[in-house]
Amino acid sequence: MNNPTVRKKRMSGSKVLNDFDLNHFFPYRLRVLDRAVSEAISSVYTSRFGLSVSQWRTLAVLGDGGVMSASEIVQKSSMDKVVVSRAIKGLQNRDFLKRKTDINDRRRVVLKLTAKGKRMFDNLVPLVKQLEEECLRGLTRAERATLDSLMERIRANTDVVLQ
Amino acid sequence: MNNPTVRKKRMSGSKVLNDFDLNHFFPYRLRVLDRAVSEAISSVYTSRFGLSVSQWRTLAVLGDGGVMSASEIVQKSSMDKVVVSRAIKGLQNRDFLKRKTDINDRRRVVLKLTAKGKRMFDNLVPLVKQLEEECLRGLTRAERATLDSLMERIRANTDVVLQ
DNA sequence: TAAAATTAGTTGCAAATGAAACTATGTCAA
DNA sequence: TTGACATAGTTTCATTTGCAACTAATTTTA
Repeated sequence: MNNPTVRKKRMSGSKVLNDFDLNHFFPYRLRVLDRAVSEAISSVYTSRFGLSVSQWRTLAVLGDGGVMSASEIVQKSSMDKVVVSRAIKGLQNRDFLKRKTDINDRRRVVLKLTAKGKRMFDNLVPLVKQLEEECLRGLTRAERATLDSLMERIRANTDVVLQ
Repeated sequence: MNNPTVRKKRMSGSKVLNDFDLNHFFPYRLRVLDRAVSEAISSVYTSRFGLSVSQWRTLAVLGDGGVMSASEIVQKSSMDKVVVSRAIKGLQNRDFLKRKTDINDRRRVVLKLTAKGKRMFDNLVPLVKQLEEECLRGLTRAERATLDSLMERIRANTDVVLQ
């Protein structure tokens, strides 16, 4: 990836130049990959079914008959609560889910996919998994496991960076 | 990562459920990691130097003594030309770069860091590389190379997915 | 060479985002 | 109890984003 030490280039004279190449900078490469994969996958539910990324994710978390509140979706999806709130509103407008105020805690709103929402989910899952597979095509099972583990180790490191 | 075949869960009765877990869905994991790393790195130039991500990248591409047009920056950074145009405007407002219309092709505007811009670049590069290193901490040289290669293979696959 | 097509870069606009403030409800401590 | 704090979720607002349309300059074509 990149040499830990800060490399410098010494010029013919005395000036020292920082040797920085954006294309070998991990955070940049990661974002480029994320954009590419995200674009490849989201095309299905965006153009063919008119769902936003956050709506798809909300649908995915509610999955099969899952009954949960908005804040549980926030927790499971790592999305912002505003984003989740609006995704729910959008899904409700299209009758993909129904809301019911929790009787025991009237601040909570419990969510559940409707039959229509479940059908959308059932249609979408195989398509989305197919595209995921196309992104990972050519990677062996072992390579996928390695990637998974490397990514998780880096993610854990970021917890430390951010105190 | 995820089994290529679409797995289904057979329930006690006869219903078949899609077995979908967002947390083991590669595009989702990738976005979570990107957010985490991006947050960890951008904190330096955002909060300490008031640069946006696109401004930092523009600075990084221009680097030491680089002289190029906006469209070359677009090409080297994979950013949208609108984003680059606005990043340039912001950097120019703070006297980090100067623009000069190309005499041979007066549509082109040639860009170059000022002394002040170069100082910012020189300050930033070691800090940013340090944070990159913290994200990758614990990964051996070989593991970094593996990660790099796996990421590039996936990125190349997305070209195919998008035709 | 005049019209058409291309290229560089900017601006307008509409959608997505998320921090902060807000409403409503619930819990805890004195 | 009741006043202070906590939690669930929504709304407001300011910022970021990027497509599309634009201006300006250049190149190609007929």
